[in-house]
Amino acid sequence: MSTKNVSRESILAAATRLFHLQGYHGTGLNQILKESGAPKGSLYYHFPEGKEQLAIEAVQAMAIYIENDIKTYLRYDVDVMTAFQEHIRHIAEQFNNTDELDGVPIGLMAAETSLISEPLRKACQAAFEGWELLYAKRLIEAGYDPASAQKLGIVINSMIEGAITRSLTNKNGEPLQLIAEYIPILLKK
Amino acid sequence: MSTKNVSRESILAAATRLFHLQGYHGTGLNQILKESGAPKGSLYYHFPEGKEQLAIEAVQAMAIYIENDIKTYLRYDVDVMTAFQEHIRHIAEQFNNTDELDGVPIGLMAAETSLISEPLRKACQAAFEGWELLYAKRLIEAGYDPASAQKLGIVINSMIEGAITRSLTNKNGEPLQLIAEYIPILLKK
DNA sequence: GTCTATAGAAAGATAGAC
DNA sequence: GTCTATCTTTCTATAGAC
Repeated sequence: MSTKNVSRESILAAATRLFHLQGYHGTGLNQILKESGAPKGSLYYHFPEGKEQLAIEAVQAMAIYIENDIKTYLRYDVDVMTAFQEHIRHIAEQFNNTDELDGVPIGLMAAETSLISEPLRKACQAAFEGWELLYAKRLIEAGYDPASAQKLGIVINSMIEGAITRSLTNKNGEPLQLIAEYIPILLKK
Repeated sequence: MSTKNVSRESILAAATRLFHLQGYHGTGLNQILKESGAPKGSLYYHFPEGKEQLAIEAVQAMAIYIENDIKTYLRYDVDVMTAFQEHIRHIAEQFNNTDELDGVPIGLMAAETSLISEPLRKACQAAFEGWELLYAKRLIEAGYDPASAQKLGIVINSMIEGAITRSLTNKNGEPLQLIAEYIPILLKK
């Protein structure tokens, strides 16, 4: 069981990194196997439904990774505006050392696959909604009414995903820094 | 010359539509040719540098299409907040009749290609900056100082691109409607 | 259970007839 | 200039040895 998990986990780790950087269609199974060091046969043993199953699990893995990041930054013992700003600036930092991109969220996968695979679309939707729920909870805790907090969660998540695309295109984190700068205006009661 | 243009334009029109809906890697040249009705030979006659050149021209065509849409909605004779809201709600409408998606901006292409093709990345960057310039100009005309207007242009563009991804995932335009709802808060002086 | 070899389809690109 | 036929590579997926 331990060897099985090592092989499976290494394939999933490589898939998670590559899918989110290069996209679903831009990443070949051969590349995932080469990076993970596993042979092709074991991919279809561990992921019998092939590429689609691997992508769904990669989205779920990325969802948990980002959820932990959100929980780290949105602690209840810091000011809510500062917390959101530091969360966003933490994402922005990745775009300055442009080679070591990692943990880029699922926007690319979501846009690519929403029209072609219902299971993948639902996995992306669940990831987005999970993050938005964490945002909303933190806002409610800070005194916003639940209806507004839910809306703001979706708005903030959309802003972040869009600014990531914009930062990728600019090859720097400035768009994300700008989003962080305007958080206080958006959250002003 | 007229026949040449007809063939070239029909290939470019199909490429523009398909690239922006399905992405760069998700769209094959065969599919573009099938939809345009042109044979494969003429693609490489009109676009000697192949798929990359076709994608660059498709991004530029989409940039102009969106620019005209922005100019239509951001007229100087309507209130600036209302103008931005109607511009965004016009995009949102497309996501309600989910089958006739058309004119979805370049976010997917930008995220897919920024790391693999410098010419394509620059084409996407130029498109984004063109739209942001129009946003900023309209804000300056409405009395915002130029520095704030430029920043807001980038923030608004990022919000729209992110909300499009989010709307694609939800299969409805609600995230875009929410962005429109929060425009007055963002633009409050 | 793990891995190699390969099938079968589709990708982008090109050569050359007309 | 326009089009057809084909090349090479790469893709996902599978069969079967061990």
